[in-house]
Formats: sequence, structure tokens, C-alpha cells
Amino acid sequence: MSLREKKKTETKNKIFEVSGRLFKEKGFEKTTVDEITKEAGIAKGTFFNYFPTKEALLLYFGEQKEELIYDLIENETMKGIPTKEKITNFLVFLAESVEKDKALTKLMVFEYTRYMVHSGLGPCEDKCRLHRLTETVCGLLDEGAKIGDVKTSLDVYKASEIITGVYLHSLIMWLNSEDKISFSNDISGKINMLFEGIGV
Amino acid sequence: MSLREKKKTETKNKIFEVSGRLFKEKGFEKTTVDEITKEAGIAKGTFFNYFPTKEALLLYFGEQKEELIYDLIENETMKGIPTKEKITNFLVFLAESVEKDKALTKLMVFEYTRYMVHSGLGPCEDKCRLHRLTETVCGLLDEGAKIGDVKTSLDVYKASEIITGVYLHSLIMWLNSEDKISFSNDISGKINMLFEGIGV
DNA sequence: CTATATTTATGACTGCAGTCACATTTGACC
DNA sequence: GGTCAAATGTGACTGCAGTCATAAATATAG
Repeated sequence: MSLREKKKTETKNKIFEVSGRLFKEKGFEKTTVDEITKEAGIAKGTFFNYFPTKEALLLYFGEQKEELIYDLIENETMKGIPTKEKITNFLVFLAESVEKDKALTKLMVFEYTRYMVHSGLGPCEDKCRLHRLTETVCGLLDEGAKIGDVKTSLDVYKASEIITGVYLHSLIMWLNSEDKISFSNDISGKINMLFEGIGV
Repeated sequence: MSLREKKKTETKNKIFEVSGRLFKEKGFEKTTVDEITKEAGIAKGTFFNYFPTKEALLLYFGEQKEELIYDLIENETMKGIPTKEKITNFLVFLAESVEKDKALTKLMVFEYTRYMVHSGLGPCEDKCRLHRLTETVCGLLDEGAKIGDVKTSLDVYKASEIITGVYLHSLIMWLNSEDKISFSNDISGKINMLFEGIGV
């Protein structure tokens, strides 16, 4: 790795580290780019060489976290249990990880929405986090279809989208609640109902 | 109505009208509050007497539209059809109304997210649009429970939340798609699956 | 009609995100 | 090491959302 690349990652990490601390101390809104750069010992313009906007930092936070989570999933003891449980475990795991920092999650969800809405991200491609979630669930359901854990006639992809939708809604409701709800409990109850169906 | 109240509504309508036009012409971002107020013939400060932020305008747009829709629902020919169809019709109707202006819908969804995330709206109360949707669906399912259209053991509220979640997810996917999907078709397919269930 | 209170309007001003023309550092090649 | 090109750093500057002290308009009371 060249000197240039070394300095680059160094600077990016410095920004990441300082801003993370400041956001925790005083919140996202009240932290200015000026402060971040001053504490990081760089000029204001430099910040924008690394992150196109202040909000882009939030996206970066989210990506970092997501990587950790999806990695962990692979290593879980998920072999040999019914598909319903597999999916429930997966989503509960996601939920629990998110439950740890509500304020940050709020900001990230918000920023993610902005990202989806504003020009960036042409069609719903790789970068789309919801899409990735759907794909993962889809994989689990596909396996389930082979073992006979789900209806053979099932449109697996559509079902995955439904599950993602339920996850998203629970997340938003939880973010917007006054902590009376447990996000992870809510999710697992709903997955159950999805497998049973609503109609008689 | 006093002179004061008359002038107030007049000014608010003027702002609403001018900003609507400008947003369509040049988009939300590129329209400045200065422009809006100049065209409306008022001072900049006045704008903020009516809307706390520029974005609050979007919320107002949404509210106006929503009123129209929910009113229409009441008057629909929804008597005597199965619960599944009632709910499908309702959501398809919502979807179709939203499909008419994708760009504006994007902005409104985005702004709604911001609204939920940033301080405003303590716990998820009346003002929460998703909550209102859930309540409406819940009403339909309750009726359905009486006629025996849904499982008697069903947790009706939870089911409504699931349906709302599916609606929201479809909406977002559609907003983020390159117009290959029909939002309203997508919804009706998923409601069907929800009634059938996923498991064997 | 005058005096006083309350509500609404005003626009110069502030603070901050984001830009840009220019300076500095790094890498590559001789 | 010297020379040039490309990448990165810099901070004064710009544009816009939002504020606030003050002015104007309207309501209320005597």
C-alpha cells in the first residue's frame, strides 16, 4: 500500500472516528462539519473529498454495521432447524442488533430513505439494503421449499418481499414508539402469522 | 370569519399554490423559499409563520391528498363483497392514486420519514399516516371476523400491521424501480398471499 | 374615535453545508 | 536528485434555510 493510500485511509478513519464520537456526544444535527474537521485536524474542504455530504457519513456507518451482521449470520448455528425458525432467528438477530442504538438507527433509516429518493441509486440494485434483505430471506425460503417447509406452489420471491415489508414496518413503528414495544418480539410474532395465513 | 382569518387562509393558499407550481417546474430542491415568497408577494419571514420549514410544505401536500382519498373510500361500493376484496380494493385505490405522480410521492414519503424521525410526533399518534392506514385496515378485518372471512383466532391488529407493512414496502420498491412494476398489481398479489399463508 | 393589546408581516442578519481556484504533497520516469 | 503529472489538501467564499427584533395591521375596550 502506497503512502498516498495509507494517508487516505488514515484520514477517512479519522473522520469516521471523530464524527462518531461527536454524534454520540451532541447528536447529528448539532455537530457541524467545521467541528469534525477541526477535531480531525484537517481542512473543511478535505471532508468533502471523502464524503459528498455530511449525511453520507450516516450511510457509511450503516454499511460498516451491516457487514458485521451479515457475516455473523453465516456462522450461526442455523443448520437443521425448520425454515420458519431460521427466518425468525435471522430477523430477530437483525432486530436485536438495531435495538442497541435507537437514535443512530433513526438517523440511518432516515438517511437511507433520502438516499433512495434522491437521484442516487438508479434502479433498485445491489446497494439497496432492503433488496439485500429480501435476497437473503429468499435464499432461506428456497431451501425451505426443497425440504417441504413451505407451500410448493409458493411464489418464493413475493413471499420474501412480504417478509421484508413486515420487517421494515415493524422497524419504523418501533423507531417511532416510546419504547413500549420490543421490536424483536414483534417481528417474531408476525413471521408466525405469515406462515399461518390470515384467511380461514 | 374575521378579516384576520380570511387573510391568513388567503396567504396560506397563496403559498401552497405558488410552491406547488414551482416544485413542478423546477423540482423541490431547486426551488428556494425566496422565490416562493417573491412570487407570492410576501416577505420571507412570513413563509415561516405558516410552515416551520420548507419541507413542511410537502407534509401539507400529503395531508391534502390524503383527505380526498379517505373520503372517497367511504363512498365506494364496498358493500357485500368478501373482506379480502375489500382490503385489496382499498389498497389498490390508494396505490393508484399515488401512482399518478411518482416524483411528488417520493418527496412526500421522504419528508414523512424525516417527520417521523426528527423529534416531531411524540409517540405514534393520530398524525402518523401509517397508523391511520393500519386502523382502517383493522376496521375492515374486524368486520371480516364477524362474517367469518378470516380466522377466528386471528390477532386482527397484528394482521393489519402486516398488511400496512406490505403496502409500505411495495410502495418503496415501486418508488425505487424503473417503472417496470405496477404498484397496484404488486399489492393485490401480495394481499392474496397473505390470506393464503406461506407455510404448508 | 382613541388607546392598548394581540396577532401577523418584514427583511437584514446568522449559521452552516457545500464549492472552487489555488497550494501542497506524492508518485513516476529519466 | 530533478521534472512533470496526478492526486489530495486548503480555506475564503457562496447560497440558502431559518431567526429575530421591530413595524404594521387588526381586534378589543372604554
